[in-house]
Amino acid sequence: MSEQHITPRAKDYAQWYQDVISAAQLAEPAGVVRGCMVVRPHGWAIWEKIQGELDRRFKETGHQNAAFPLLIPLSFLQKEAQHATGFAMECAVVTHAGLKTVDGQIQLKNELEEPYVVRPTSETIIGHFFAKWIDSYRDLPMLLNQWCNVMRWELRTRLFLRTGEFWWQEGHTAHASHEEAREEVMRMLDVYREVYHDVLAVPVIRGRKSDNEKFAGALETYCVEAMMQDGKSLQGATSHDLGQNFGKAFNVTFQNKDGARDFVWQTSWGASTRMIGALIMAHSDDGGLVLPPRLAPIHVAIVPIWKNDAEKAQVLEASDKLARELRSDGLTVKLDDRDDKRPGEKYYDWERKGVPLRLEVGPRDVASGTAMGKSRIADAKDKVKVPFENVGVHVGAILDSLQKQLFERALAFRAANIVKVDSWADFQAVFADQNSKFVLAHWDGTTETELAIKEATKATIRCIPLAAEGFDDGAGKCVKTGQPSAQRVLFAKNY
RNA sequence: CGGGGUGUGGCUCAGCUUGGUAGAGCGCUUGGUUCGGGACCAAGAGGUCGGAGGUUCAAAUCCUCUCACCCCGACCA
Repeated sequence: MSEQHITPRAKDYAQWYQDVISAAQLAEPAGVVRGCMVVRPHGWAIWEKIQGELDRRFKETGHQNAAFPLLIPLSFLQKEAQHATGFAMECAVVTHAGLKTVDGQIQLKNELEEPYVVRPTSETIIGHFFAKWIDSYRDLPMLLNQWCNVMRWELRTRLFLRTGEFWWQEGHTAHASHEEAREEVMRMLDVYREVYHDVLAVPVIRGRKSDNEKFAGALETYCVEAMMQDGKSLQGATSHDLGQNFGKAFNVTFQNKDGARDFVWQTSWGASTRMIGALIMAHSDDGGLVLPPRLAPIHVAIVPIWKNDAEKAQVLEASDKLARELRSDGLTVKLDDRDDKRPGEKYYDWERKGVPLRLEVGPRDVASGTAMGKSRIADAKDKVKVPFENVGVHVGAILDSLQKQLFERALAFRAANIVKVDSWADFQAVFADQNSKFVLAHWDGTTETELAIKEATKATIRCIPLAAEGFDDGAGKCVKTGQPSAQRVLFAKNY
């Protein structure tokens, strides 16, 4: 429980991000394993909450969980050309089995005939099994999901945002028609959007990736993009229309009603522990982590206040009763009865861990039958009285309100930092120095222009927003080349 | 992987230029006083200075290599 200084956002945003993670004890660099992280209990508890919310929705939409091998035969990677080149540089490879001791030194023993790749994603090995399991249109759709860890040998890592190993889910489905597969792609994109909006309280923009940004091996990639507090964008989840690319590569065929054979149409979709990074950078402040109630491992921290043994007995009894009542309402409550810390330090302690609501219970409160409540994002001077009577109802209302406030605050921030830009000079001005906003601008649709814009400003096309996002205001001219453009696309610097 | 920076008790760092028996603050342990926004006093524990090799009578300090982390870039969820 060391005292932890958090660098203010305005001073050094990147340092602030790391300080928040450290102060809340979410994770730390493994140190002994390049680029990998250790997710500490408080961080993993948040991930478990996210998993629960996603998993329930996956099952509601007809998917089943399964598990596939961590190791993938090297030859599998080679079967889909784009996929292979896309992941080649990031693969960790297992080349040996067994160890031997020579002169007291441990050495590798048996070289494998065919090396294995530690999965960077599982399209290939799942494709192999789809081929085995799918024969008829009656076997379709096949709707699977896997919760697992994957490894990508990244050159530059940042906790949660990009690490060598990370935890995620990858959905893999096979369908009888392209139309059906496309429906699946959009359905799962909307599941991600719902979880971001209703659970993480982070507004996202749904869209399609440009050819340059799409997944290696996909026909099209869709994504949700979220704005962080520095105006940069973070890709929150992806949903891929794989077409028949993997079906052809792994010979996944089925016989249709007319007796003809065809390749299946596949999708894959994923979201990772990176969501925790999005959560941090969307809501947290200079006081540390801010968690939306629906993801908080601890909803309420009760801090009892006493001066002597008689008061201690009294306030602990009242606090304990409160805790029990709140727990019976399904809330997770921490009664902080540590006697080696004074109340003030406990306040900071729970605040930097992101606990949504603190209840203070002292002799005065016991006498009045109310606790002093402070929501995580309220000013210290804006504490509210929370009656002991029906405390669950009052606390529930405060938490619901906080959940809503966080979403609205994030939405308002995004609205204030999203701009339509029509001149190249204005475009460059927005992205000058380290600055970023969400810029809706016209683009001529070529990779060449996209790369030229990136070269000049470091901003990239985050997505081509779906019409449903309401940003489309008709055709125009490319902000860089003046060539015709059908619709505005979303530019930003990104994580 | 290219450029820059940093590695010294759990944490933040001083000491290195000019080699000579490892320091501070915080945290931790014990006891006491405290307790409504980061308490105080006293007594303790804890480090072969990231690792390996070299120079030297002697290395945290000088040299070489290596590993890790951070920042910028390229790559990427």
